[in-house]
Amino acid sequence: MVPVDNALVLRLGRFAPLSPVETALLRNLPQTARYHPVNTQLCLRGQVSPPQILLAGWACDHRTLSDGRRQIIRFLLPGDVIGSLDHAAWPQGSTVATLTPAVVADAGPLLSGYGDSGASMPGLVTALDVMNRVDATDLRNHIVRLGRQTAYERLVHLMLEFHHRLQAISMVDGTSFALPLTQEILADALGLSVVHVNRTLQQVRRDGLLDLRGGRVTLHQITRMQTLVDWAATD
Amino acid sequence: MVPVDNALVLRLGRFAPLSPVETALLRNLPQTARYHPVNTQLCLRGQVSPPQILLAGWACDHRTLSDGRRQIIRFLLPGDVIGSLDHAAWPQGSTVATLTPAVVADAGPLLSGYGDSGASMPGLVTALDVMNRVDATDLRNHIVRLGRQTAYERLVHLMLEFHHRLQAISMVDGTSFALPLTQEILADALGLSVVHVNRTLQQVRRDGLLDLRGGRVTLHQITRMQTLVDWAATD
DNA sequence: CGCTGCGTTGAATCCTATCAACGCTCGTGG
DNA sequence: CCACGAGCGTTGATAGGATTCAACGCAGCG
Repeated sequence: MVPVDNALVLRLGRFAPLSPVETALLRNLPQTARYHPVNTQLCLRGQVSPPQILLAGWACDHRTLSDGRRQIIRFLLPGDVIGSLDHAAWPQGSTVATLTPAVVADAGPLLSGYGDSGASMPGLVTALDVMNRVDATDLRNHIVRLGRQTAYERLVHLMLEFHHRLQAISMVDGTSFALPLTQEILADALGLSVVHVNRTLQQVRRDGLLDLRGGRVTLHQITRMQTLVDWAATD
Repeated sequence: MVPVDNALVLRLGRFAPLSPVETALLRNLPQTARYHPVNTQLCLRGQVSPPQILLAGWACDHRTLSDGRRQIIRFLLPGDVIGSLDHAAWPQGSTVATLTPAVVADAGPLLSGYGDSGASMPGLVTALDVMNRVDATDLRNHIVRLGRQTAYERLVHLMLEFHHRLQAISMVDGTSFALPLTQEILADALGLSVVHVNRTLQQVRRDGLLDLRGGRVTLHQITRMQTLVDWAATD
């Protein structure tokens, strides 16, 4: 069985070669791991908080308007940074909450890599920089989804993103993966109503593109999905 | 007259105190400045490119789908970084083009601040980190706009963002500022059609919230605008 | 057994897009 | 100097995608 802490090693390893010392540092992170139940606030917008890493489970960065409308800004998967990862003593820009039971570790040790200007841990430093870029790219993709794609396209595009991100951390089994999200959560991410997510989901199923039921997604025609939504992964 | 290169000094200065050496470094950036006409590509998604800073003019990070639909992901104002600002030799995640004639400088000198782990230029290093966070927050706000706000709210919210960002670089005159954007550009940013932007604009004018005409915006009821769209600035 | 969370369905409504056309301003060329 | 075209803003009519409201089924659970 793959140890749960490996998501971060897997992700970062794809961005830059990591020395044994660096890998060891990452493997030691779980020593500070803490468990959190569903619906736990991990980070609050406007508050200064220490850097953390999600080691297991799903979480999301979201925002709720005063009248109740909610928008999920980004899904956090194992290996993702919670909030911002730097030394600046500045308020966080995001509010993060768990969507499933989750394991979170202190990311402080990662910052130690910057101690001597990255000379001792060059791989880790560049890997973190690249991870930042890639994460920002996901945010941009989300903007395009919400701004210019139809409900149908948004759904398909999001499933491709999940597939792509989960694959990087070995959480994809062939062409299918676990998706522990309710339709309401998907709606809040896609900027749609629950009812419409439900109907769109049925149509996608009917079209044979993919299947989503019982907490598991299976992609049947990845290539067709990709051309349909103008998929363009950079990494 | 305020020299054009000061936008960056003004922005960064709000995030951390800058030493005379650091300020001087920023003031010297224009030495490498280059002029670009409207509609120039400054940076291309998927390509490795050197770090640059926008010193004057407007630009945008955008993406065009294969069928022509276009989404503006982020507007770049004087003092903003074009693409990503780090040492990683990794493809850019964004495509940036000028919306007006623009002046751009090489941002390489900024990275030199990291040379000795930020010991010599601590203010610059943290200021850049904070700027990163703030920029990411703007991206998140855009997601909320597109996902959960109506056309009316999106327009008002965007105008508040412009006001806020321009104020930080002294480009606001009291309650009004120059906005060199066509309605089509606004539409591509707000995820709307040009026609609907036009109509929404008229309604906002009729309601007396703000005025936008002839390349200039005047906000008449900022407080009411803010409560209306659930405005929540962090910085 | 009744309750709660989640998925599903139907009908009516509304917001926004699309299509098409017109006016205006400005710069260019005859 | 005026005609012409391009770019931008504006308007009307129509269509369509997504929301809202309401209700029902079903599984898990105390």
